[in-house]
Amino acid sequence: MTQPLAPQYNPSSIESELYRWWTDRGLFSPESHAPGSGEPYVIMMPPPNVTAVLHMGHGLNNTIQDVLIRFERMRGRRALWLPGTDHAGIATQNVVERELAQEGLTRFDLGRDAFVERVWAHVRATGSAIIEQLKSIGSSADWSRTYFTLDEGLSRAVRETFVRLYEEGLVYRGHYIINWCPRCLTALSNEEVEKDEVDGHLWHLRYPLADWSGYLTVATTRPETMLGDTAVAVHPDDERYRHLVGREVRLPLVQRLIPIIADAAVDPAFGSGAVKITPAHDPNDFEIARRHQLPSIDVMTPEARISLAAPARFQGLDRFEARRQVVAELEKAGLVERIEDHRHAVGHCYRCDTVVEPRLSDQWFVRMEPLARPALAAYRDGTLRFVPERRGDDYAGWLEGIRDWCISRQLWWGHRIPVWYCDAAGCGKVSVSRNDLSTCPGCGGPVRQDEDVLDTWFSSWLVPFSSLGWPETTPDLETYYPGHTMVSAPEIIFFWVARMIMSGLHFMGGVPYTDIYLHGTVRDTQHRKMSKSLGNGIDPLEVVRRYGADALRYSLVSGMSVGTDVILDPNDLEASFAPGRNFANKLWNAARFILSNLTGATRPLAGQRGNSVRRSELTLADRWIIARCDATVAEATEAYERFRLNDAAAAVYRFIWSDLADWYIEQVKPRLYGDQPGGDVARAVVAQTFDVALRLLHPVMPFITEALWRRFPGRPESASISVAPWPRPDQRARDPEAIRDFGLVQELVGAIRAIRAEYGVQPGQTIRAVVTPESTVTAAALEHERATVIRLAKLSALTLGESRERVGGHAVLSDGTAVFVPLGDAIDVGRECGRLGTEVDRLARLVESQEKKLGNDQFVARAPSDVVERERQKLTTWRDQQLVLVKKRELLGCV
RNA sequence: GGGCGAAUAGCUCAGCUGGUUCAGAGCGCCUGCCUUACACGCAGGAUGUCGGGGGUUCGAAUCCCUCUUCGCCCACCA
Repeated sequence: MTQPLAPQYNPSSIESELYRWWTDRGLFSPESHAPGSGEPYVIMMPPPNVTAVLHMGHGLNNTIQDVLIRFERMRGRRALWLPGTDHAGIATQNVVERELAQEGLTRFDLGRDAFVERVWAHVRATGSAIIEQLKSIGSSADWSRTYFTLDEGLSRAVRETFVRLYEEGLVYRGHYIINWCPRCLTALSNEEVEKDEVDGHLWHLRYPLADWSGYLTVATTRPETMLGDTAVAVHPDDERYRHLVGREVRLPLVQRLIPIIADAAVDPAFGSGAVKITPAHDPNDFEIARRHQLPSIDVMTPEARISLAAPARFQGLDRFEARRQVVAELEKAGLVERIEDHRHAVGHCYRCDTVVEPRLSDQWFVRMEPLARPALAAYRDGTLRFVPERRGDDYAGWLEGIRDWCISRQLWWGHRIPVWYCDAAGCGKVSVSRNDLSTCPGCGGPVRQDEDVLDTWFSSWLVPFSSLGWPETTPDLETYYPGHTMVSAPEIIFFWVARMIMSGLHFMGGVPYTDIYLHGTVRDTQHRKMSKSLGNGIDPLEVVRRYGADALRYSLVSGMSVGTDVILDPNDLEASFAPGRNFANKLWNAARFILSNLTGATRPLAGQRGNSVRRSELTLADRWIIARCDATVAEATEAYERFRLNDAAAAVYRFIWSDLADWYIEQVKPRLYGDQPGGDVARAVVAQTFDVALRLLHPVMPFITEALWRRFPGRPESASISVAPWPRPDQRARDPEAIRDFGLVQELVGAIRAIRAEYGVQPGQTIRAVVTPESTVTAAALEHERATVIRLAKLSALTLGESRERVGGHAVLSDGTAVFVPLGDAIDVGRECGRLGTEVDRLARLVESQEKKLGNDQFVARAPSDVVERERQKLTTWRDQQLVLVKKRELLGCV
């Protein structure tokens, strides 16, 4: 204790200082807090985008990880939480391109090298912002190991991976239909396409037969693609069209003659049963075209404008403008049979929400099936555990239907594909190399490197080992691979989690972690995802400023149960975060009181040392709080272990507020003041239980618990709660009798307080109470805590025995103990009769239904005997209570 | 089109293996208190057909079926 604490906790005045103190001492590095000892425990932080600004999703994700890592750190594990940032190819490139657009420039104006340099400058300027923000919510990651996915080391890992997979035949270049974003001007993987239901139309178009003898109707949702049609397909068994197969239609507007073919992929029941085939703009059509050796005509530019391959009047039109014009012309020609409303899923770019265009192009792919097989096996054999369990089905389902991964991106920001082409006539060698090439290994001539970069996720899927130094065999790699817990969101399973497992198995021979905890999404009260565009976001830093990081963390943790979403109200921060702030303030004030009453080091509660508190020195209340504390240790520990962070927080909250503050501290006060007998015992009990509570709470509320814990007298200056040993349940602390007996004391005080409130007894006025204990045990307990009852119920006297008076307030405790508070004139007899009457009626109903239950032979015969016994006990108790109250009513002369 | 989840107090949610947390917590609301740790507090209180219907069982908020509403994920019927 140095200076007295202010009556109101002010988080901002201590948080940054404490954080600096932690990092100065290197407490977040596993080496420093447990040198060479303890089993490693590793969490890989999902690397935020390097340009990201902290939002609630980060807040939730990182709070969970921090709780887990702090918990395991205190349990003595060599806890490593490894952070990093992701270069985030498309996202970051978009940011800088937008910046350029402000200056009226495009990346093409700068050229590749200058543009990349510009992105680096941007990253260097803003790059550490998200890291600093993560620190301000208390994240105890080992920042000394922070990586960036474009670092030299990780780049080497990326290249090694690409080359090895190529050598194994798992990376290949192919000419396929891929998802193309016409705004980002790049290919996307299937996972990067978000399907949204859109109200569209189904156009039924008439294609005249070549000899003008009739027409064939096709149905399409994208009429503009007809400009690139090279066939019409029907099902081979479709009687309606069988006679047309092999003949030709004249493609309207283009006047190209195209064949009518038969292919089993056509669904005769959909639309007209005839499909226009546009091999360059639809994956199905592409497959059909391959089977029938049809030509592809690409009628769109990368920007999704109509290309030179289409008739001149359409060239240069945007795809949607082209759609209108194509339809208009067809209508004029009488070739539109009808237009149906049609709701269907349309792919959108996950970065810019532009409608994705299927496009035929040369891209690099990873053959996924061989990688997926072991990843699936690791789930099936129980190596991987998902929390919540059902998420494992999502994982397995995706792996089962896995498709090859398109990894090339037509961007400039990212890992350049390590492939060099030789253009020399007669050579044309394609070289895949770990080192940069300047000449062709085949002919010695000049080479040019592939222009494309790799999908961002191609570097992040390696993080569990690339961040530890792979492909080198570093000590870090040997110690911290494999890790343990992955904390992520369900939508990241496919992008990242599953792929990390595949790469881990393939390159390291084992899964990167075993437990996969998938949390929910932060939403507003209308259950909408918080987003910038909706303007329903809550800035975590604003919450930190107003309520403190601990309050933020407490609210996130307690608002979330395993796998459920967290709902916060952006319009009422008070509702969401005041509970956490209030709790912090409660702790602060409890500590203020406790610490001001500790004069020095306290006696140990249990142990062999000479001055240990002996059991015989403990009061009933002491034994009770020690037992409650012990139960809380067990409860919280189990909850943390099971990822039930909300349960852990609730257990500690309950203990601190309801048990320690409301009851124990209130009852122990007289013993703490001055030099009372037993004061040293009281101080020992209150100090020890509060110390334990702070430790149990530390993972959730690290700042305030550290600030208070450090202030205990006798604490070494260097001690930090963040590496204090985790409390363990103690068999000797278990004390069911104390729980029961002190429970009666609490009940009695509550009963008297209720009577006081009921009859408006002035708060300052003391009254008498006469209590008729149901048993000698009850009598002993009440006798023992007589002073407690007197003080907390504000009594002038507490008499155990029968009362001769009649007029007053009556109550009965759960064990049948009768309580009488003589109030004389102050009481309205009629009112008291009514009050007791309601209570008697309530008990009568309980007794009646209980008698029915126990009168049921089936119940008595079939229910387990302990259940039956318990139910009998209940009946007896309720009867006793009822009896007591009935007698009271008689005494009062109620009618 | 397939799969999954949710529905409990005005709000946000606990309630895990059917019976001792069984109808709960916090916020909000009502009444009274500036009781020297805390008004970001203390004490007392009100509020529920546990979404509807059916079933299993001695016993259902809890298990099964079904309906309704909401949400999410997956899907190449153009």
